[in-house]
This record gives sequence, C-alpha cells and structure tokens, in this order.
Amino acid sequence: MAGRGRPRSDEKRQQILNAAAELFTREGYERTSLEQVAEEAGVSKQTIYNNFPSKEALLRAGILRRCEEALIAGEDLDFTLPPQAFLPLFADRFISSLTEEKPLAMYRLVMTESKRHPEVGIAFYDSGPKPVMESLARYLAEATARRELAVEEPLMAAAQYLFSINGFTVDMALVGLSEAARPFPTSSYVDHCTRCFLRAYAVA
Amino acid sequence: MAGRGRPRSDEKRQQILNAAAELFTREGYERTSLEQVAEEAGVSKQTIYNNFPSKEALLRAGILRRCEEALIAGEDLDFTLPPQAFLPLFADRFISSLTEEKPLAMYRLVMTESKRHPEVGIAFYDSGPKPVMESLARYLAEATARRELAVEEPLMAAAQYLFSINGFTVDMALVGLSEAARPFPTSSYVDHCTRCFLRAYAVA
DNA sequence: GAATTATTAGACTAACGGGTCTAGTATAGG
DNA sequence: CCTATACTAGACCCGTTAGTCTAATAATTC
Repeated sequence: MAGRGRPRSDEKRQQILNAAAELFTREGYERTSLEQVAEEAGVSKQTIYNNFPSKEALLRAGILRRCEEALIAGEDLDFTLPPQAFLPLFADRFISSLTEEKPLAMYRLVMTESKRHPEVGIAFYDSGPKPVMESLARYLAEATARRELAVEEPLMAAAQYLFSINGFTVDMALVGLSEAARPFPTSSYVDHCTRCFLRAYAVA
Repeated sequence: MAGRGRPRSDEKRQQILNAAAELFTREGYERTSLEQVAEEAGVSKQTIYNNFPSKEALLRAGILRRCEEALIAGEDLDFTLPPQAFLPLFADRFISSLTEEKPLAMYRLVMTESKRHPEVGIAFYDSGPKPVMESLARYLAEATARRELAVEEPLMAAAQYLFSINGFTVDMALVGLSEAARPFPTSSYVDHCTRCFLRAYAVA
C-alpha cells in the first residue's frame, strides 16, 4: 500500500494549512492569493495543488484545522468554587479569548464563509460556543446539586449568561467601537451581568 | 451655482446605491463586479463613476444609506404596558428583525468591512444596536419609576437582555445552524431569558 | 542504480475586473 | 440654437490571480 517514490511531506501540508489560516483570517479569503500562501508557507505553489484541489478546498481545510486545535473550554477551572467566585473567573477566561485579534478574525472569516461552506460553521460551533456552554452548564448543574444555586435549565442559563457577555463584546469589537465609544465599560458590564445572574438564580 | 448642462439624476444615484447594497450584501463585496452593479441598477458603468469615485466609495455609501433607512427602534410600542407583557412583545419585534435574511446579510457585510471602513461600523451601531438598547432602557426606567420593576442601571440591563437573545440568535444564524441542530428552540430560550430577567429585576 | 513520486522555480494561460476612453445621444440653462 | 453636462454602449487598458505546465532536482522503494 505504501506508495512508491518520494512520500508527501506532512510537514509541508501543515505549513500550508497554517499559512492559509493565518492569511485568510488576517487579510480575508478573496484578498489573499495563493502566491502569498505559498510564500508564507515556504513552499511552492505546485505543492499546494499537490495537497489541495482548489483554493476553496484549502479554505475549508484551513478553517477546520484551526477549529480542531482551538477547541477551548473551561474544564481546568475549579468546579467546586462557589458561584460568586466561579462566574467571574469563567467570564474572564471567556472574555479574554474573545477579545484577542485572532479569535475575532476567525469569527469574522467563519461568518462570511459559512454560507458557502456549511460544515465550517458547524465545526466552529462545535469547537467554540458549544463546549464552553456545556462546560458552564455542567458547573451550574453541580452548584445547583450543592444547593448553592437554583438553576432549572442549566444549558439555557449558561447560554443566557455567556451570550449576554459574548454578544456585547463581540458586537463592539467587530463593529469596531473603541472602548471609549461604548455606552459603558466592558468590565462594569460583566459585573452587572454576573450580579444579575446570581440574583435571578439564588437559592430561595 | 446651479451647474449648466444636464443635471445629474438623483434617481439613478439611488438605483445605484440600491443595487450596490443588494449585491454586496447578497454576494459579498469582492465577489460583486461593477458590471453587475451597473446591470442591476439599469445604468451604465460610467454613470457609476460619475457618482462615485471608486468601488470602495460605493461600498461605503451603499452601507451608510441602508443604515439610515433601516434605523429601527421600538418607539411605537405601548410603553405603559406591564413588563410581563412588554418584554415578550419587544423581544418578538427585535428577533424577527434579526432572523430575516437581509439584516443578517447586512450584519455580515458590516462585520467584514468595518475594519477597513470604521465609519461603517459606527453608522451600523448607531442605526441598529444603539437605538434599540436605548429604547428598551427608557422603558425599563419608566417601569421602575412606576414601581413595576427595580432596575438600577437601565442601559446595562437593556443590553444584557437584548444581547442574551441577540447573541444566541445571530450566532446560530450566522454560523448556519438549522433550528433542529440547535441545543434548544429559540422560542423556549427567549421565554427563559424573559422569565429570568423579570425574576432578577422584580420589585423587592 | 532504476523507477517513481514530490518539490521547486518559473513561465504560461485564460479569465476577470477596476477603471478609462470614445462616440453618439439626451437634457438641461442661457 | 448653443453650450455644457449626463448618460449609454462598448471597446479598451492593465494588473491580478486561479490554475496548468515544464524542466530540473530531491527523496524514497525495489
């Protein structure tokens, strides 16, 4: 089965995927030429075509790869902390992963291209929003079992908390509003959301 | 000052802006050629260049125009309704304006292009998120004055409510998740958010 | 070493598209 | 009517780029 002749270099394939993801997110798909990808990857154009049938296929593969390797959750946090301590921690972790340039750029790219490549949208969801939501939902369920909270629908409650923060942050960043131009500082807003959440789900 | 000779037709200008906004949102900026815009507008290519110095300028003008004419809020709702009735009404109105194809497409376009055209991001914010938030905040303040709610920070509370719904809805739509693939139905989620909000801000 | 496949640098093709130009026609003010 | 400007259809220019091809070299298997 092993092909005769020189084997395809997996390293080069990875270099190509990296360069593609990097440039596509930074400059946009249409504005990036394959020549640029080749140069950034330190590889010849033909090698790209040895590995991927077309630019579109490279786009797909590039995004999917980034999604796999990004897969972030919050599983390493201390799930036994009381909600007053846990939620701000979780939020902080979450926010900082959204405020950085690279995740934002990836978000932008997925938004624009997921219409033509539905799998990409799903992969993104599975690698980002979904695990984070599920992770928080698990915490909420456990805290409820410990009688520290009274959450009936952990998944929806998690979504509600995360999206209230995420929605604001991402909207502001993507629309390009500077911190100064925003109606209120992000940190106060996160505090506000957290307090409100704790009030709504406090044990009776 | 009135120029001699044939005056420029404002009608044609509008046709061009419409066609541009339509095509740019539907197909994407890079994937739309000026030939297409000219045809869709029923105008010759040169007329486009009579009205706009470049494709980029046309993009800007097209988005800005759509933002102006879109400017939606909820000012026509009955602000004297009790929160239990008002919030679902407001949410419904809000959601339906987010679920339609056209606003979503515009959102996508603004997301991608606002980096190169900051004014566009600001115009979008001023025409959509901002007035809606302010409108709801006004209601919350009034309801608090009537002792039907106890909201201390109306603007943040409004943002929190709207973004928890908006964040989820838009994320799902943009990422392309069908209603079936979502973790829970949108309508249950909106109910959930509303109930939680009312609980958190109920009068003591 | 022979056969085979990968890689490279670069030339090449073919299409596309932003932007300009031309020649003719239309529409306004003076 | 005259002049100035707008509009149209189409040709045109020119840079860019996805994708192919070539000729030479490198890395494998047998």
